[in-house]
Amino acid sequence: MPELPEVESFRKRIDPIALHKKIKNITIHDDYILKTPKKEFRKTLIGKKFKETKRRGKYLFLNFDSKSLMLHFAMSGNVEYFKDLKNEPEYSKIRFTFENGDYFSIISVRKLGRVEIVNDINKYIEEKEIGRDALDLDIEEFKEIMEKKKRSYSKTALMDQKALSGIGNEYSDEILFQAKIYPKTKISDLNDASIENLYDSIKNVLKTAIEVNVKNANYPDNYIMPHRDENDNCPECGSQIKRFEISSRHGYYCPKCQKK
DNA sequence: CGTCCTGTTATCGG
DNA sequence: GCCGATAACAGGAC
Repeated sequence: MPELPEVESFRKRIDPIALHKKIKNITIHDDYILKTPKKEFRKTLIGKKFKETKRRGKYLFLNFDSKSLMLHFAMSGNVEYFKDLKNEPEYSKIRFTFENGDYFSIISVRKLGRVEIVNDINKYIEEKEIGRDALDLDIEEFKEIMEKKKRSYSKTALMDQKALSGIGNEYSDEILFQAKIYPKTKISDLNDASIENLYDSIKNVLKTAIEVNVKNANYPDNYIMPHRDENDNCPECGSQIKRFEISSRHGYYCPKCQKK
């Protein structure tokens, strides 16, 4: 589930918990998602302090020394902080103990996800071809990126992590709903005004979603996300929501508000 | 029991 | 090379 807004809210939660505290111990319950060898992982991190967090798309980096701990949550990841070992969450895969006795766990319900030590963030981003962060690009950069994706469906272009990173299945539905674009409209069929409108929707939806996540609040009333169901209705016009398939993933849209 | 869902990656055909 | 479709991965929720 974690897309850019969730990962950003993880980051905001991690900052006051995990930064500037000496790592006393690391307990690895399950190393399936750990891509750095266990021994090396513990040896590299124990005794260190995280000094800052950085995010690019759905990737989160906790920097220490000149290196980073990279977390990718895939579909079921989370992070949690606790003071009493009895409160260690279910599916905690890797647990950090800080010198002050606080704990911090990386949680993954399924075995999808990725945790590893990265020597050079920029090199990693290049190797993995992680696109520009969806919240960290200006309109001109966005237009250039969309020009390269012009033969794609709008929804597919938004979800292409190599084009721009951070947007997944659910938020792409919301962004297209707010922009009033039919998801299978090709990017090349959007005029300049529509592209600019799409850009504004990306920013607005992601920023709103970050606030919603951080405050644990509800989405605005005019959002389609809580209505992603064929038996539900459009919050704007009341039409029945439609479900469709795209690259073996399901999306939802309003057939009246998002015309072909 | 089967189906669904999520993100990424690989593979195939156009 | 780009694009879309599909499957694989995993397992909880229903």
